[in-house]
Amino acid sequence: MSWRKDQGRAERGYHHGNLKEALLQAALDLISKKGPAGFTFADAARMAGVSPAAPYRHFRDRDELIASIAQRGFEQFEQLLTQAWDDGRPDTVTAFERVGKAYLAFAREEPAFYSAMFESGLPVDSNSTLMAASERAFAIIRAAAERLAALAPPGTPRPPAMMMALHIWSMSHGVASLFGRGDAARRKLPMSPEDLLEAEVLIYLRGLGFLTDRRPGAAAPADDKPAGPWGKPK
Amino acid sequence: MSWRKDQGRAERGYHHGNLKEALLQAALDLISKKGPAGFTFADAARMAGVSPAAPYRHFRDRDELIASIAQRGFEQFEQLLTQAWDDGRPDTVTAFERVGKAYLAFAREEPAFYSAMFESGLPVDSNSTLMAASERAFAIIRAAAERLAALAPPGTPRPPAMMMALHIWSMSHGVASLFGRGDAARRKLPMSPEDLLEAEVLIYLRGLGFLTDRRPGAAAPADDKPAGPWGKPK
DNA sequence: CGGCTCATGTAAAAGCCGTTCACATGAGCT
DNA sequence: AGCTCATGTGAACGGCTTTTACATGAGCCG
Repeated sequence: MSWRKDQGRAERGYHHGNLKEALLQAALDLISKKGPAGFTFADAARMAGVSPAAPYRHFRDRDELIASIAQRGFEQFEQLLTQAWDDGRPDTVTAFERVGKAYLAFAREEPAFYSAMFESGLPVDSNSTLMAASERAFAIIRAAAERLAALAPPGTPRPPAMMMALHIWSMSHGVASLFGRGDAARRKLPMSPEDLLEAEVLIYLRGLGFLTDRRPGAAAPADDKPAGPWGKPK
Repeated sequence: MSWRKDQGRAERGYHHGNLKEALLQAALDLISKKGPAGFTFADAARMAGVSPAAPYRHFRDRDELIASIAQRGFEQFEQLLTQAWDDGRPDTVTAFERVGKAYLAFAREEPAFYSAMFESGLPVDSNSTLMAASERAFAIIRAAAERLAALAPPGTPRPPAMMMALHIWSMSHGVASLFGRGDAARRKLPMSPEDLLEAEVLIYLRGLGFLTDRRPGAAAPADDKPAGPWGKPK
């Protein structure tokens, strides 16, 4: 993999042509390999085949590059969640669970994005467009919670959707950041992070009074002994 | 500008006397101010009034200093949780809630420790004594979960204590790291992180079948409409 | 086609940091 | 008193971030 711009096509001399994009891509590579702390501006420049000063034509400083990555991360995250939610199809609870899984999948498959978004230590509220992107992503969870809240069993108080959304988010982020990634902070778990989160969310939903038992033939779980949402640890 | 310890008291010459401790203290200060990434070895040395090379007599490198801080953090954390749990007094659920609050309090009041422990990006499993300290802290949560699981209402399946402990941990860590600290990643919340976590845990416990309504005169909540564990946002 | 301009690159340099090495100091023991 | 070893110093290397002055050449205008 030669970084040089002999990318199959014409030798591109003095000007790179698409340096900004190349830098973002390089940064993603580096962050996913060495964490957001280990990533260096100079390395990204080297990988893109330019001098260490070149990146400054495109980013005010190193933090702005990371912020750009976080920005993109939130956008992709929003897309992924939107897709997973699929407007609540085929049913609200199923879709909701799918969102949880998508959250974990994102954290695992895009560790660079995830750590830029949540673990880079950069002030989220400093950059207003970043903040907005983050809130658009959260809005998906919030909308899902809204739909779920509307399903509250009659006779029970309807839980505040915002609170539900925050709860779900904290569970997802907690599981993802403690147990989610390959080897960071790995502890021996009795189950996969996915199963852990699924059980957690199901128990939580049940605590709100939702009937979350969606197994075939479990239409009226009211009378039999409530089976736990945790299966046998597989 | 004399770097010497003209610290009010005796002129301490060539030898510092307690450099290791001074470095740890300085690092704590710096980390709490600028995050674990912003902290520099040289700064700590400067703050302790020694040359930049001196710290290497006490720590192999910068990472080892951070690991030492994380280690201490886990020890203090364990103490705090033990104290909060107080062996389940006056009753299991109350004590359990107190542990949750202690968790958040620690994250908020000792941000330097907390970020060294959970957000510094250092491999937890590289250092076995660090790993052990981390597990001793988790053991408190686990023990509390065990006691709670034993209280499962008769006739319901008893939830695995380990799973409960992991769930509680992920909720606490999620809330702490998303909403816990002063200005990092602050979002507008409808309630305090403490209340958010308390409601989350109570709903979760209810989902497991526990009667978590501990308000005076709420002895038999089985027949009245279940009041939500979320109060009015205060 | 010739020339202007400005975005985008480079080279060099300043200042910081982490880390190492040879050397200095002095605290504690014999 | 003298020895020794833990602990500190200073200088040096290489790398990173960031700034500055300068170079290049792509796109546009006449």
